[in-house]
Amino acid sequence: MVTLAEVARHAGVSASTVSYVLSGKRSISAATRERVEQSIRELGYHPNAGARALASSRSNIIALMMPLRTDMYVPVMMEIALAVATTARSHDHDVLLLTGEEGPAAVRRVVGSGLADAMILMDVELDDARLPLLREAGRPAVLIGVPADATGLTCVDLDFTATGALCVEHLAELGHRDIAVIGEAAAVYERHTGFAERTRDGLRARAAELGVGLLHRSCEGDYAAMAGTLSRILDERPGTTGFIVQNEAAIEPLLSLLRQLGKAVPEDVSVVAICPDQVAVQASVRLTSVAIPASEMGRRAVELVMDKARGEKKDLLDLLPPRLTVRASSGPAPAPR
Amino acid sequence: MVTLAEVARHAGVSASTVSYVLSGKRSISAATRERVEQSIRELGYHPNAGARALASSRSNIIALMMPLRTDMYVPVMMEIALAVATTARSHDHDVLLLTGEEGPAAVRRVVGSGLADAMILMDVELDDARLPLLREAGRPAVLIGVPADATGLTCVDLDFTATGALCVEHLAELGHRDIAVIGEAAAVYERHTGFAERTRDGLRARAAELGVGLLHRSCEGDYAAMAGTLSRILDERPGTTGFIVQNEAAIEPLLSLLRQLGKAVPEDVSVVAICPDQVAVQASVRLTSVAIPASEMGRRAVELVMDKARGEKKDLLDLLPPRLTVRASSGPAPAPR
DNA sequence: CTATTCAGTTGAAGCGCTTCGACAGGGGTA
DNA sequence: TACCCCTGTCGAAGCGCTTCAACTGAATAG
Repeated sequence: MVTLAEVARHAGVSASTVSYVLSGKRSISAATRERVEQSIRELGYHPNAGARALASSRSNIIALMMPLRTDMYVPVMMEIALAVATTARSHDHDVLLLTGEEGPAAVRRVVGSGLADAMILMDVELDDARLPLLREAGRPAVLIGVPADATGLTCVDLDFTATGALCVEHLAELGHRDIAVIGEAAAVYERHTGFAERTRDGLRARAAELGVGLLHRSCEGDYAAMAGTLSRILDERPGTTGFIVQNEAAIEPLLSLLRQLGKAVPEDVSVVAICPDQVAVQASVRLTSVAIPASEMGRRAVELVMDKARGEKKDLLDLLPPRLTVRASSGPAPAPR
Repeated sequence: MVTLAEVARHAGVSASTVSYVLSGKRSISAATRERVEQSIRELGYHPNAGARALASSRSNIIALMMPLRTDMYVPVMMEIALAVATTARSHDHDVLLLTGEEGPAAVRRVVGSGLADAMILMDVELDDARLPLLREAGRPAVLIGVPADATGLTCVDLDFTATGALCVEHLAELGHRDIAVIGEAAAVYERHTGFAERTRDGLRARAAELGVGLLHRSCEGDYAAMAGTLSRILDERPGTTGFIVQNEAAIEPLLSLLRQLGKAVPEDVSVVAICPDQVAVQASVRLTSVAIPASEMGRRAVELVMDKARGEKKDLLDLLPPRLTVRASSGPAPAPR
């Protein structure tokens, strides 16, 4: 392996000069810089990551903690992870992939060993066990998702409360008076995942304000579960004409079942989904939807965490406003019989 | 930050003794070990990753190169990544997440800087630009997927050729004489992704051997594309009674379209999928399928790469044998009219 | 013409760990 | 009893980089 010392010798300068050329922390004459850069290229030099980390006590690595579970939002998680990785690279950082498996201990380990300079946590629960550790660690950190108590922490997320409200508004404006919500699997609510509860709150609050009926049901992602949930909803509220779906896996089953029941979309019932645009476009009916801006969230998380690493300390809540795109699955409510 | 020297002082031993307690590379008396471990716990010591990497020239990090594209197999990729991360942890390693974006340069960078001790590459193409670099780098590496020329490299993958053959066999045994294959999106074949081509080869070879008709069509994952592809298939081969699907996104659209055409599954047509078991079980018809053992692949990749890092040099091709699970979507071919 | 400044460069001191060679002392062997 | 070996421990030499203080010479100010 080529070392900095060899580059220095090759270029006829001292090691520190090479280091300053690399870091740009001191002014270097154009001639010297050129010579050093030439040597670096010729020798194929790459600075040794460990030595660099030891000397500077910065690793240029961001840790990304992903959920271990895969019971929801797999494409969203993936898109966020890829966005985090590419954005991190554009800041000359790499990404360390941690899973939820290790739990809070992972935070301690990564912080204690100086493996990563900063952390991004996904799948944050309302009362997340990792948060106390994170606060006391004093490392730059950003959460994707919003816990119950976000003081001292920076969070990025879609504004799910507003998202819920927006979905209800859209259907209400179209004249729908009875709306059913197909939510995430029950387990998601049981572990108090922030986004799921916030969406539900937003839905309920707006529905109450607008005086429309709202039935919220959790639902597993398989066809059979969707069939059961749907028939129970229609038993309880036969006049339901609007559906809001926040469960990617349930979308196709729902559309398929509605078709079988002879309910045309959007003539008889309207469907609004909360999902990535790609999913909405690829569904068997092009879905009116509120997009989950996964890439944007990943990108923002990295930008924010880099800002914090640079010392700009702003503990803020970065809630992305929801955008609803009208496609082919929503229309005016049918005239009441 | 607590350092090893502080632990040594606290325990009343030398720094090297602490180091040997940690690494187990020299014998240490039970009493001393106990005392040192006690000090480590009391002080909350974590070895500094950079210093360790510098001194030992091993980073205890495995780099995982993921595809940047998300036009296929997102859940599979995710599952592999999570399996890699958790298995790596059980070997006391961490995972660095790289995207395809940087391309071959990423290999050079990671190897050159000593950031990672080993690499795992996903989404390997038949003639992958990263492979020459990998070979000359001389780092332990494992590919998930099989390139055209695998000499000097270790690969893990499902045996897709056998998978194709197995699907055809199953349908042929049930009496189907005309089989259509719904493949991945055209782009996947255009960039010569190994698994897609191998599957096609396996399908064709076995079909020829068994004397059954086989029509292979690439297909995008959306409903409209699937509708077009299906109608073209049925135009060309109206007698088609067996479908093999290797495109997760196309599964539900296909089932939904068959339903609309009044073709009952499995009475009129049989469907065999190549997909993770979870997808097969959650579909609107429980699908007969060949599983893509994503977790197993991720796990194996890590085990193999760790073996290589330990010096056991075996350049092998670890092809997992396909397993076909019969579920509710395949049955005897209907009697010819 | 000397004093001051400043851009450009350097030497040296670590950063916290691993690992090698050395050594003390307690067994076993001859 | 003298020798060797083995176990357990230690001191010291780096690993390759960053960064600080210090120095040089040229440019500027007084």
